Amino acid sequence: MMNVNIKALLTNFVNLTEEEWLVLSASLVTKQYKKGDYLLKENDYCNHVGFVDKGFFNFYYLIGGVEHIRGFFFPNEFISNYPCFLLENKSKFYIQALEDCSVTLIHRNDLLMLYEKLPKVQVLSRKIVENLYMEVSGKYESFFLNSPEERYLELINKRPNFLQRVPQYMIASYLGMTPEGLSRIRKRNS
Amino acid sequence: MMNVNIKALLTNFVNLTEEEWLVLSASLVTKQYKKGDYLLKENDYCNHVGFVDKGFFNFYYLIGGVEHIRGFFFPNEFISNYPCFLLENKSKFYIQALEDCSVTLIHRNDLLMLYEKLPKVQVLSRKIVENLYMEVSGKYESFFLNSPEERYLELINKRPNFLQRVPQYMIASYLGMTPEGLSRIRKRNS
DNA sequence: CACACACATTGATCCGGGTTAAGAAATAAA
DNA sequence: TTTATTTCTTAACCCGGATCAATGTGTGTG
Repeated sequence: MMNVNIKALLTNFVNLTEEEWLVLSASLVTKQYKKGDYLLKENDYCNHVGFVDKGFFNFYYLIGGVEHIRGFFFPNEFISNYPCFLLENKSKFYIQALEDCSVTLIHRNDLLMLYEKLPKVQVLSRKIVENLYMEVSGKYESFFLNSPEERYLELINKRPNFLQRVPQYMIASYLGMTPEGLSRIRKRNS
Repeated sequence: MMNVNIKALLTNFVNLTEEEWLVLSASLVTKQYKKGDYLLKENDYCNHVGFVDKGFFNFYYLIGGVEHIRGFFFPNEFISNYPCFLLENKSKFYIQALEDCSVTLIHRNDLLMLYEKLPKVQVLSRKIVENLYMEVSGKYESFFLNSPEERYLELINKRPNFLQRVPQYMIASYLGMTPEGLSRIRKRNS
């Protein structure tokens, strides 16, 4: 089941006793999304954080009718609009399922409750954010230090089977260029 | 004194009792840096995190003899190479004092010790990282969503007295463009 | 099968910022 | 103040990717 997945995932961060896991998992809910469904829309409040069990999502800003894709959420990855979750702001981006998906979520209220009940969840949360921070720092750096071409090559190197499942124009958008631009890069490196 | 500053700062995140503060502050050390000094160099290990008391720093990557400035650390801001601190990796960038500076630091070992001794430090740490995450997320977004021109205007709007203290070419580097490019933008908007 | 629609490629042109190089302005040093 | 050094501006040229537009390729639907 999904809970096995999640449990293993969280155990990478902290060791949970069986009782602790029972308390924690009582707050988890599993939700299904069909391809094209939205986990979050612009102006929604983001009251959950979670992990992707199956399928994958992207998130994008809609500006002047154009989708600016800023990232993807893959299986076993954290999923949320975390800044909005923390600040209780309206989301400025969309999170959309690119395939049929399953995610395991926890509501803010339950998380805050767990912070009180289980000190280890504090540690867990800290370590998860630390990882998020390292990830986004890395992406930020690479955006300055590498050319679009290098970023493209880095991407297909890092996730070989990733390209096959995502249309070209999304990757282009993710890399901050036009589909035409990406097409030319591909031509050069073939 | 500096400790008053820091205490106030930390109290924004968690309420510390007097005893807790005494335990925590016993691990804090204050260090002075003259203009031009390095708080961290490439290939150094980063064993401390801290806050800036006075003055300010920048951090930059040195690539092919060129400094790529990626950010600044201002008074009352967190300062570290946090990914390297966490992973115990060698730093890939420099942190340099742009004025005479004073910082309050804590060593990794002391922080880990405090995690055990004072559960509130777990909370504190989590909240600090959450803020770091939100900040870098914002910078990352703005890099895609705004033109260089917009980013420049946003910057001088956000930190009016900031420009005066930093040479143009550093701001250009920070914005990911050449000094010449920034000069043209300035001309356009004058 | 034929058709429609979404996606990818290619070509022509445009444009912003990079690059190079020179000169002006400001700041520091003598 | 004069000189030297750093910083900033300006101009000429170049180049990569954006834009616009047309064509090609594919996939699924009636």
